[in-house]
Amino acid sequence: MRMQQTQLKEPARIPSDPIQRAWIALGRVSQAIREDVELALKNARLPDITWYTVLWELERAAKPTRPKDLAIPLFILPYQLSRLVDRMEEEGLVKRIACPEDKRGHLLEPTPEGYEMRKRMWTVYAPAMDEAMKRIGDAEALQLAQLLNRLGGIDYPVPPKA
Amino acid sequence: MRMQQTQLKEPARIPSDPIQRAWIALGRVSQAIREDVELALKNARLPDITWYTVLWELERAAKPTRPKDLAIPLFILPYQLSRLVDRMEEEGLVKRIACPEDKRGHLLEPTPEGYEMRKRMWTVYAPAMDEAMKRIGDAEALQLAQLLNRLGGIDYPVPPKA
DNA sequence: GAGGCGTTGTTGCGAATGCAACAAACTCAG
DNA sequence: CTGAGTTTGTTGCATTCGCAACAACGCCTC
Repeated sequence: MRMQQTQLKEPARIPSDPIQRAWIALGRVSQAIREDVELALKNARLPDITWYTVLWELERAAKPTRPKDLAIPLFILPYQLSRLVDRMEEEGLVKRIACPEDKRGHLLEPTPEGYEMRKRMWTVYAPAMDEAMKRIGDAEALQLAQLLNRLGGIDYPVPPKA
Repeated sequence: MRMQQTQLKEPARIPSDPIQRAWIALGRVSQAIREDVELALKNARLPDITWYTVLWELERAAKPTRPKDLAIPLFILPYQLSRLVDRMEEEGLVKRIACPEDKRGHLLEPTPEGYEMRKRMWTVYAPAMDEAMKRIGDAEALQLAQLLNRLGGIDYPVPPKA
């Protein structure tokens, strides 16, 4: 007698043509846009976007924050953050302060120079972003954001940048 | 007397909220999706997506191709491609052959192992891409591709992957 | 409070990266 | 032909990266 077996392995699906087109466009365009903005920052002798994001996340938190609580929203690995903070600390933009309730970790806080640097970066970052995205209007941008967030399984609205 | 001066510097625009949301979603989602697929390849002990793309581009060209003609569609810098080919050649996936009409360059061609490797990678790449993109349907994917291509200023249809 | 286990963060090391300098070949005006 | 200028591709070097190993602490059970 034949029984319906529990399907252990799905059939290996091949992406449809529209999916492939979306995949390719996503790769190419996100890279191009990102490079445009990074170049603008580099030309202004300013640090990487990552630095901005760290500073901004710390500023949003509005209180000293532990690395582990930053790594998640930043989408980066612990060891990446560790060395990132090393370099930012060397440049005097953040400082590690002792963490009272967990002696292995510490709390991260921007220095005054850190706050100022983020603001200075924004004066370059913002126009560069605007320029890089100028080919689409607000309505399209919103639609794009919604499609992307659905694709990424994000169903809460992501807070804007600054 | 006041004259209308030629506007040398545009007013530094701040991205609208929808633009910022699209920007953020683009960064986050493209990274997440890409990592999913790269992980699948890594778990299968297969090379990087970049390798796939080089092999695929060479296969599409259907004839030995010069590095400079590859670097553009691949969106990578000459020196990146140079070392990439070094490594692929070491692994026996492509070979550099002398270029008759320009002695400083050479022509790139996949080896038989190269063709086979691309095919093998596709058996992992394709399902991984499909899985990573499963949250959207074909109609949405098409819409997404169109929006992205408009954003990137690409107005020719990008050929699908394989 | 000792021992096992998960968490948090860092680091040594080999590989990869970006940048600027470079070599070699092509082009073309004079 | 000669020499200036461009194109094509590579490489030395310092920086950065990924991975796996590691130290240090917290937590929980006995």
